[in-house]
Amino acid sequence: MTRETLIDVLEKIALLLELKGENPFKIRAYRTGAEVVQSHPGDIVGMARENQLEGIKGIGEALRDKLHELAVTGRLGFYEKLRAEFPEGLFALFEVPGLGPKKIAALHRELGVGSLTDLKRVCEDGSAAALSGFGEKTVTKILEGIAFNEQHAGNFRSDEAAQAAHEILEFLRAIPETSRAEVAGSFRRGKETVHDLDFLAASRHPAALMSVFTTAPFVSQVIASGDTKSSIRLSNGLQCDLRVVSTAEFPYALVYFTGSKEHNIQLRSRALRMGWTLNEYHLAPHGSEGTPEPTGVHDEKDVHRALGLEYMPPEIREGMGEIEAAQAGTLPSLIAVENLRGTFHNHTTASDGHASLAEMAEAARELGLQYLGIADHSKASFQANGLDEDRLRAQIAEIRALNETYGKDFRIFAGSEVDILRDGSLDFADDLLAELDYVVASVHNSFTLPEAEMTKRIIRAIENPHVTMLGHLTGRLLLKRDPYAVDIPAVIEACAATATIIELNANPWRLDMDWRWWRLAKEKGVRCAINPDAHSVRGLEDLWFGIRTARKGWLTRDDVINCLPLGRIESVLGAKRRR
DNA sequence: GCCGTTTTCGGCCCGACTGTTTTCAGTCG
Repeated sequence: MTRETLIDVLEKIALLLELKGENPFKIRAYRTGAEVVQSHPGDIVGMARENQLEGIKGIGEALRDKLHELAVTGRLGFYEKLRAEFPEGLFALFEVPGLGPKKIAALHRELGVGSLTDLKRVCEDGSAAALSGFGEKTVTKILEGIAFNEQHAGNFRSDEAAQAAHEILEFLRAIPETSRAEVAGSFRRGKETVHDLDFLAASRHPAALMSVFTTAPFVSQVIASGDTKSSIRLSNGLQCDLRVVSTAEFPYALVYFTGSKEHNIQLRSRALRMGWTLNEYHLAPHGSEGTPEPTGVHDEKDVHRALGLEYMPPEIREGMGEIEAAQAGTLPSLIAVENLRGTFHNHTTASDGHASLAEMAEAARELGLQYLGIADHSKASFQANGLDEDRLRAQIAEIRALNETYGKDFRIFAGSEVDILRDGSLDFADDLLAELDYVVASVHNSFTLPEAEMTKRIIRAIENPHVTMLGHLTGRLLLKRDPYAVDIPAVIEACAATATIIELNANPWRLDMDWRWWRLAKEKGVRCAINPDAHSVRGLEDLWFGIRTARKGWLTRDDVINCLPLGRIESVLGAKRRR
């Protein structure tokens, strides 16, 4: 039993209760319960098993009993009974944008829709449009939603893949026949989404290694199985490939399977110009007049060096100028997680977070950070329990008081994630913003504005001298919601002109601003703040995804303000106001 | 189903947007 299973069951119960038209507050209780399980810092599965969940806010008697039953027996009678009332395929319909419980229930009740295939059929044959509450536009929207999902089918966010990647890597390394093992592919390059996981191992007994891999407990399906290459599927659908090579081949294979394709093509043509041919096994003389094979190649650094290049970290291997820079010796020294001294944009129970101010601060200290920025939602974000002026002022006072209890080695900064309203004005007046240590401005509504209007709206917010940084620039939710239309270069330009910092939102659903834009931002002199947008103690760990994304954007510690220590960060936060 | 300095019942998240309606229902944040 895993934490993920507990969360999944609670969320599915919520969906099923919605289909039944249950009391919305009961449904919300299950959702809240799922969030609490998700964000609880302790061993929640063990606690459920031992029936020690009493006292956790949001988990009452009913959920406590259900989680206990689930953790002990691996099953839940209540859930199984509920599930038997609807076809399994209905769950997939909730993933279609624009479809909610009421419409799904109507489709099921009136037309017997029980799967995506059924849904598509009734949309195309006109029967859906004839239902009460449905029309041509609804059907069009549903079909567009299905197409969106199909386009992203088989893709996973990096956080969905991360746990499997680490577990399987540990598993491979623990096999006695394994001499080396790494995860390669787009996951290693730190891409925001991945299609599969590529593992590479070195072994003198590849067949033995393969047989252990294909019969491992995490395998739900074996797709292909050979002596040096196998593919399996995990229960969540993620495909994992394992290649086994010799120890001598390992560095070349790791370069090859890490990619990207564009990077490899450039690397191979460079090798050709130097008299070699490069593939996943070796760097060999090309033709009869080729250069002799290099010796002493034990890892990727050696391969790069043999090609006359500085070492290129996996994140920048996208064929976007890294080879030229590696040749010229001008590669940036990429930021590392150890460089972080603090972080901004985090939530507490004052708005929609799950941990108190003091708990978040304690967690930040345990991570070794010197400061933590709190930026709860503003009042326009009703759904997130946004703070009004009075509550924000009370929170500022609470933060100032809490700071009195810390030594010189830790501090909480009082901020706000203030909503950028439809017209580009802010949800709080300037005099209140002036009381804060910093301000994150974010868009949370009216996503469908035309690009020009959205760009104007955001730039107007940026021009406010109290707006320290711009939150999640495009509002995207990876594989779920497209970014809204906005002219990113124009926003970067405006940030440069006004000394506004751009957030790299490290939440793995967002990773926004996208890594592809950071080199432009850096060139314009715009600085970055890596923010986890944490809604719980555990959420602070998302900083790891932000670091990977920053590295993909070629950022160094000098480009990211939260690498500055306490004592130097304050002047950066106040710089724009002083201009 | 959860919660409690309005405390064991009766509240609990409000508003924008869209599309289907002609005054509202559903979805989303």
